[in-house]
Amino acid sequence: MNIGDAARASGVSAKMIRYYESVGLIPSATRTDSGYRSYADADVHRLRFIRRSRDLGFSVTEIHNLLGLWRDRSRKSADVKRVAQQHIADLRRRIDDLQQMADTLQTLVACCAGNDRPDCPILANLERPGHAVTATRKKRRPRSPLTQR
Amino acid sequence: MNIGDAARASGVSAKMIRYYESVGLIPSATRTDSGYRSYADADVHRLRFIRRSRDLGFSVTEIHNLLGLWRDRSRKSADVKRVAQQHIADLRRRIDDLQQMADTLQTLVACCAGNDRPDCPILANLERPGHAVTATRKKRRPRSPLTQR
DNA sequence: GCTTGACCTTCCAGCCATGGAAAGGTTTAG
DNA sequence: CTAAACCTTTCCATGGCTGGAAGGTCAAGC
Repeated sequence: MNIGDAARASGVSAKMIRYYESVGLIPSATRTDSGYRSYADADVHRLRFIRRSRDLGFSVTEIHNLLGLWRDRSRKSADVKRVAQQHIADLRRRIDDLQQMADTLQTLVACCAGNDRPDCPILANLERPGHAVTATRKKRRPRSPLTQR
Repeated sequence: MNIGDAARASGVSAKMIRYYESVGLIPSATRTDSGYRSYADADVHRLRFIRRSRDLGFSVTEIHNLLGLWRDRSRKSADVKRVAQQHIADLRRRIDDLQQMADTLQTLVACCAGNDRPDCPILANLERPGHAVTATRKKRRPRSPLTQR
């Protein structure tokens, strides 16, 4: 199985497979006599694991840990859970940051006439951040349905 | 006013001021005889505008547009509003992506015993994405209080 | 004057995960 | 035999910074 086949089968581009190999996320592939990388089903399996992890936003470093736990038959599920929870916390921080930006901008947009006149509260706020809009204390977003326990 | 003073006064690091100059976001600063960059209050004012825009997540390209509108006394507020609205849409896309990751992970975490045993639904899902968890239809998050009109 | 330390200058490299292109070798079908 | 579809390595670019190295400038204190 050449790299292109492994790429199609796993959903990881050939480029990224080579990259993952170069940074040590996956072991060096065996080579044919002519130097082509050769892959087996187990390799594709691992690549799919990586792909799915990336889709869930894990960094290469985190995936490295996850792969270690995956391979370790005597792992403790608590270790996996901790990695996942830390990642969730990270995602939530990023969500909160973006949400605060969006909220502030939404407030400003709502105040902007959006017509042919030059007066614009959005520019005014960028120029000199107003107190009311900026200083809103950080409100917790309501938990989304899926995250409720 | 040297670059360090401008940095302190604006909240933009000296490094970034040079960077913004190099990419054409701000005009080249005037120089002293010895080659030091020299800044006036108007420059600091502009840097603060940039800082605030970055804090709201605008890209350098978008800030370039915003600065143009800011300078243009005959701008239409509708133009500013459109830029802001597009940016809000972008923020919301990113939030939704992250939120979906967090939701999926939260579901998995909730299913994981988190004990000394190796069985782990999180790893199981990474290995072979389960249908129930992955295929949840995209649910709209409720609007946060600030974004309600 | 001379030293010291806080400035300033430019240039270069790295981060992260990825895409692209160049320049060449290999394999396979027709 | 040839064409096209592979594969290989290497370098470059992205965005928005941060850091460092090597060197010039300036102000205060001796």
